[in-house]
Amino acid sequence: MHISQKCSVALHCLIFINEYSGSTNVTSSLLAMSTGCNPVIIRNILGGLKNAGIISTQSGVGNTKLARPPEDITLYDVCNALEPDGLKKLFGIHPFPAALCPVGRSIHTVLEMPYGVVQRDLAESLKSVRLDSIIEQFRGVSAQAPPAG
Amino acid sequence: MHISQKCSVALHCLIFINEYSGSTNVTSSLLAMSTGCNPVIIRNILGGLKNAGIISTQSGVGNTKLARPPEDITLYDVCNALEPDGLKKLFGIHPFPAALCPVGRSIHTVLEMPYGVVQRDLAESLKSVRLDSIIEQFRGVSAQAPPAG
DNA sequence: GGTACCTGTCATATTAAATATTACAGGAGG
DNA sequence: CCTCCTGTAATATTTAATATGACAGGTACC
Repeated sequence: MHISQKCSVALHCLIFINEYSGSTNVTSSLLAMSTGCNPVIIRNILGGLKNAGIISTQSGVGNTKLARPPEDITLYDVCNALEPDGLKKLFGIHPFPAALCPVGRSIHTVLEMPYGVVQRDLAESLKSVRLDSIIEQFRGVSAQAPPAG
Repeated sequence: MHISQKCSVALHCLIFINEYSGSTNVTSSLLAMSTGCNPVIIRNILGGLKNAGIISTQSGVGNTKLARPPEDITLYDVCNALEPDGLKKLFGIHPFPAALCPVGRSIHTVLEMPYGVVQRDLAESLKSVRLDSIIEQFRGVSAQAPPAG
């Protein structure tokens, strides 16, 4: 039971961009260092966020910024930017049930109902978490552990 | 974004057990054929369900049965039986953020809040789906596509 | 015009996780 | 004592996630 860590990296980047894009040229290699991920991974993630209208980047320059205020960015937006229709692929289903068995023949259809319920609930939950609250959280945690240690 | 297909296989098995344990000796190889999975995988899944008190099996015999009525078995119970604390590992987090960066230093702590919210909501959603409704669904689908069809 | 640094996107490792397979000890029952 | 079953371990194999190296093209600065 595991969702790729891209979502966490994306949130890390968004916090970083929000906090520092005013004072620094935020580039993919800077974010790569901060997250400990490969720059190519970062560029892919930023590409997804850019296509979704969450951030803006300037080709050849960097200058990455949020394209809209943090209160208009939800966890759902981020997940969807990284993997469109990702929720639909949430539950894996065994691909070769026996067609001769009544259960095997219908299992894929039967599971649409329960899994649909969970997918819709999960989407709602993701939509309820906004970036501004995560940033608030970050500032709170930062204040408790100041740079000078 | 993907959760292992064990959950789907487990539901398949539970439906099968509920429908046929009265008239047949339900064994792991029978379930393996029906699901198209390996018997060992089935035995592992059944083992988890048994430990969780969802089904009972008789060592050396088979005779697999539901240990409690379908309305007392939720999707949450099943997921938890297969992978205890699985929800806590739902979101992957990049393991090596830079300790020198304010964001990198605190990201793991910061993410506890948003991910906690989603984990709790997801748990509630999983608890809201009960096996009896899935069985009802199965019977409905089966009726539409009869064995002879 | 050249240099430096950036983005965006290939193609291709490498790593880690899920699933499958083989094997075998031990229970149950005819 | 033979057969079929469970439970579990050790080990492939497959598939997905992540990392890496490479390069074309944009921008800015000198």
